[in-house]
Amino acid sequence: MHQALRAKLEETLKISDEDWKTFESILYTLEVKKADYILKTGQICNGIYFLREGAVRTFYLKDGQEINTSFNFENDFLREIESLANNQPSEKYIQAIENSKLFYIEKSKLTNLYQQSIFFQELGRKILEQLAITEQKYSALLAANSPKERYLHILENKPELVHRIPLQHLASYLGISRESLSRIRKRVS
Amino acid sequence: MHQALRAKLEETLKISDEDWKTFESILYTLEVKKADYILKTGQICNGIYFLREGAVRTFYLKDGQEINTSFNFENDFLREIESLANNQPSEKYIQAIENSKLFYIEKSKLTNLYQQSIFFQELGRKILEQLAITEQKYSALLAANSPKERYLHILENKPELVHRIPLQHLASYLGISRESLSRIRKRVS
DNA sequence: ATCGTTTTGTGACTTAAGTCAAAGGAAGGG
DNA sequence: CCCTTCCTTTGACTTAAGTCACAAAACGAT
Repeated sequence: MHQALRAKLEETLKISDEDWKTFESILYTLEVKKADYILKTGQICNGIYFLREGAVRTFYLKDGQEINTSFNFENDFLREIESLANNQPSEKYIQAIENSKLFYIEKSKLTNLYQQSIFFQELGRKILEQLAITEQKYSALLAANSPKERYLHILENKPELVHRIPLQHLASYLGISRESLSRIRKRVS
Repeated sequence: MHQALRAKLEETLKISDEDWKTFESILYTLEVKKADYILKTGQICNGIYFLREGAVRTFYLKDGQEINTSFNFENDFLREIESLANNQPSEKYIQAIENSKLFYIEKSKLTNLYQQSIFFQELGRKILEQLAITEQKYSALLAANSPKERYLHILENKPELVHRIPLQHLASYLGISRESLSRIRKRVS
């Protein structure tokens, strides 16, 4: 039943049956409906999620405007890293864009794993490396490209975003106004 | 002599005298002159650096244009994370902006530390958490602000960038053309 | 100091994207 | 199936920033 998660972990590091059993034992399951919040501003993010099915977005408010900072789909890990790592209230919301099924891994249990075994430490470290790389690529996209180029880049490299994420949300993610993105999309097609 | 580095590590996690001795023993020292390269495109980043003195920039070429992705100063760690983590040729250059003194920590030695002790694993993980957070803040700056706002934000929050980094380099970091940043700066002052 | 190189500033012009406002369309609930 | 709500599109207008070309200033080495 949790095979997809195991496969995901093993993209990073081969896991023994024993470690896997330990890991499996700390998973909680939860389901949320479209538009439900998984995390809200002010809450402390107390664990990480693994998205089994569905899609979610992470956003914050700037002058009353929603700014989307990431989108996640099936088989993604997800967390509000700043809140989680620094134990501070989240400035961001995590909201389901589609009905979604998740695993939840509580921070204290994760910490236990880290204490118990160097394997989990290494796994955690490597997953964070990839997160940092992902974030770097995202900044590079924003810093070095025009709005139109950004859209084309996403269309080429992350078409799922274009197909599953409402235009208005994609717009703020790409640092473009709704209206402009709508026009760019039209011009391009 | 290495007190600044120890202090830096201890911002993250208290280190025992014994662990510190181990850590100290794997440090190499190097010095580079302004304009020297610490890493070039095509090379594999084979370790991490700790910048004791000076300033460096990380950039890549896009259509012959230099795009700066980060700046580092004394007491910063620095590495090309994508190359380091994935063992692939770097797409980026790391170049000294000022004469600089560094420690170099070779990847294989770092890996040894990780194998030996859960402490170093945890330290590594926490440093990566902060890297990911830094990268997120940088993307947020780019995605949700106008060029002028970006400049003002940096002026307010990272004035050292404005004072120590040539305008042309800062411009690409902020996703602005040289000329526009020059005019923004004039308007603002 | 002086020359050469690099960096920054200015001018003139173009244009893509932002803004505001309103209208169409799509989707979901009852 | 209708109605409401949400999302996307379009129009008209404004403007900040990009681009190109060149001048001025700062910097470094000899």
